[in-house]
Amino acid sequence: MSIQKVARRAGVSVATVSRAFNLPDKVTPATRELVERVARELGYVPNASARTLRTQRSRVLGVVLPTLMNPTFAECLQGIAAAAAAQGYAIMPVTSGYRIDEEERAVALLQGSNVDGVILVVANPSTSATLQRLAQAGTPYVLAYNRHAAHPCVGVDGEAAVADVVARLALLGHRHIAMVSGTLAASDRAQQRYQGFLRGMDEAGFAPPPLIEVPFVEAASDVIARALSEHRRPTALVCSNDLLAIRSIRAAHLGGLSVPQALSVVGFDGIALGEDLMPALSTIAQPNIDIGKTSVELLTAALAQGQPLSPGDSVLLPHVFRVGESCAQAPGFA
Amino acid sequence: MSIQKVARRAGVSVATVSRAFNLPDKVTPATRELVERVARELGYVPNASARTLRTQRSRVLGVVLPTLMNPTFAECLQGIAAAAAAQGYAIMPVTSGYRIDEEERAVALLQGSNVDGVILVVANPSTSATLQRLAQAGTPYVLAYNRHAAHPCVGVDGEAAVADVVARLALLGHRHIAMVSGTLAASDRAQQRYQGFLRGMDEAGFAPPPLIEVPFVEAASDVIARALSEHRRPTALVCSNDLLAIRSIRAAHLGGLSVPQALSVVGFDGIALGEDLMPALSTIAQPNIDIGKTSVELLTAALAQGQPLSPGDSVLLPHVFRVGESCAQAPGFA
DNA sequence: CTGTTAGCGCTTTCAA
DNA sequence: TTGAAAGCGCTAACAG
Repeated sequence: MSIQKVARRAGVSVATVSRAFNLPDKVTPATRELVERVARELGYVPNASARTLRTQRSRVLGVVLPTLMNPTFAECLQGIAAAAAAQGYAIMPVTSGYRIDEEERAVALLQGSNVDGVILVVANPSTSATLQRLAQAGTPYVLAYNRHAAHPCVGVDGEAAVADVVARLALLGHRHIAMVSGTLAASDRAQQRYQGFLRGMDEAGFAPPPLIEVPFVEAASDVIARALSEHRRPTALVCSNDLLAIRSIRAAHLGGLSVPQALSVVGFDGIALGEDLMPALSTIAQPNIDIGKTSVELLTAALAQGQPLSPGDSVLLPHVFRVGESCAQAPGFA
Repeated sequence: MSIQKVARRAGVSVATVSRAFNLPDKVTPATRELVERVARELGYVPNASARTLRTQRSRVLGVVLPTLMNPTFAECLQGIAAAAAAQGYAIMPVTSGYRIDEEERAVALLQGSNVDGVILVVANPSTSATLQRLAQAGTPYVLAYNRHAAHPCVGVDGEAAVADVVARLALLGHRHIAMVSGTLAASDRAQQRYQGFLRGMDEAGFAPPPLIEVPFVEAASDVIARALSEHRRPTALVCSNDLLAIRSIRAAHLGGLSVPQALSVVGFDGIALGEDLMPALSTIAQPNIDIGKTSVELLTAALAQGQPLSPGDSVLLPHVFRVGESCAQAPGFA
C-alpha cells in the first residue's frame, strides 16, 4: 500500500496525498476528505522508512539503559515511552548490562537506526567514549540518572539525599551506620551516593565504617550477613539501591535481626514494589517516571530547535524520603 | 556519511561498498579491507531507512506488552532484546496498559514503522481485533503468555500449573484454599489460572470458595484483608501473579497472620525479586526470559522462511514450582 | 570481480 | 490549489 496507489485511486497526484496528510491546510477540504476516505479504505499506512530517508528525521528516540531487571529503569522506560508517544516519537531501547563495551555497541546500533536523539544511562560519564561519539556525530542526547558538569543530565542530587538520610538516622539515635553499595567503580551514581554517606557521617560526627561493597548481586546475602555478624555491628544500613535494601532485609532476618527493631534499612530509588513489602521499604524515592518524561521533553525540545542540548540544560529533580517501615529508632534509644 | 562518499574515497563503486558489507565473499579481500578501512575512517554507518526501503525488510521486531511495571514483562523483554540482538534484529517495544484500544494503537504504530514481525501479549486473543489486523496485513506475529488454539503462542500451561499447586497444598493439609486474582475479564491468563484452581479443588474434593477478585491493584490490600478476616478464613492463598502474592503477604501480616505459619501464599510468574524477599516467595515460576527468547526465535525463523507462523508452531514451555518460604503445612497439620 | 543503474515510498521545491 | 519531478541512501539485477 503506497502513496501511489492512494493517489491513483483518488484521482489526484502523490503530492496531494502527501499534503493531505502532512499539510492539511494546503489542500481543499473536499480533496482532503476524499484522500482520507480512500486511504482508510485501502488501509494505507505511510511508510516510515521512506519518510525518514526523505526528511532525514526518523521520529525515533534511542534509549540506552543498564538493565530492565531493576524496576527503577523499567519504571523510567515506562515514563520515556509515554512521554515519547505523547510527542509523536517512537522509542528504541537497548540494554547495556552495566558494561561499557555494550554501551558503545548500543549507541552504534542506534546511530545506524537513524534515531533523532538518544537518552542514556551510562556507567560513568567521565570515562565514556560513547558520549564523545554521540557529540561527534551531532546526535542530540541527554543523560538520565547520571550527573556530570560536562553533559546535559536529568536526575536527583544523590549525594545530598544520602547525607540527609544519615542525619535522619542520627536523629533516631543510630550511632553505627554502615553503607551497602554495588561496585563503586561501576557507577557514578554509587560514587555520589557514597560521597553523600561520607559527608553525612562527617557532619554527624561519626567515623564511617568501611563500605560494604557487593561485587555481584548474587553475593549480596553473604557479604551483608558477614557485616551484620560483626562484634560492633551497625544498627542502620543505608543501601545504594532498593534491590540491595531488599536483600539486606533478608540477610538481616536470616541472621536473626528483625527489621526495623534490631536493624534499620534504608534504600534508594523508590521502586513501586517497595511499598507492598513487609515491612514497607523506607527509601529515598527518585521520580523515576518523571526522570524519563523530563528527559524526553528536553530532547524533543532540542530536536525542535535543531540543536543539541548543552550541560546548562540539565535538570535536577526533587527526591523525597519515603517513610516506610524498615527504618526506626536505634535499639535502646529513648 | 553515505555509501557514495565511501565509494568515492575508496575509489570504487557504491555497489562494491555495499557488497563489501553485505556479501563479503563476493569481493576480493584486498578491496574489502580497503573499503572497511575507509568506512571506519569516515565513521560510516549504513543507513537503516534506505536499506529498509530498498529491501522491504527492517530487521526490527515490534513488541507489545501490557506494562513494564510488572517485572514479569520486564524480564521477558530483556529476553526478547537479547535474542533479537543475537539474530541481528532491533526491537521496538510499546506498552498497552492492559487496554484493548492501546493494543490496537500500538500495532498500528508498529505497522507504520515497518516492523518485520510482532511479538505481543494481548488481553485476550479471542476478542482481539488487533490480531486480525496483523494477519490481514500479512505481518508475522507470535503471542507470548497467551494461549489460544487459533494463534501461534509461546507460554506455559497455567491451568495445569495451578491445579498442581492446589494438589500440593492439599498434601500439606490445607482444606481452605482461596484464589486471589486480578479482573478475570481483563486477561485470558487469569481465566486459565482460575480454571486450574477450580479443577485442582475439584480433584482434591474441596468446594472452591468465591474468587477473591481484585479490580485495581491499588485496592488489593483491602480486598485481601477482608477475605482473610472472615470466620472460616483460608489457610492458603493461590495468587494469580507474584505482585498479588506480595500484596497478600503484606495484607496477611497487617491482619496479624504470619506467613507461612498461619497462612501459606503461592504466587505465579517467578519474578527474580521473589527469591530475595523474606519469606522468599513460593511461586509457579515461568521461564520469562525463555518465553521472550523462544518467541523471537520462532518469529525470526518464520521471517527467514518468508511465511507467517501458524497455530501449530505454538510452544509450551515448562514451568517449575519454586519452593520458597511462603508456603508451609496447614496450621495444626501433622 | 566490479560498475552502472533502476527504483523502494516519500516530501518538497518549482511551475502551472 | 494542484501536479511533475528530483532525490534521500541503499541493494540487486544486469552488463562487462
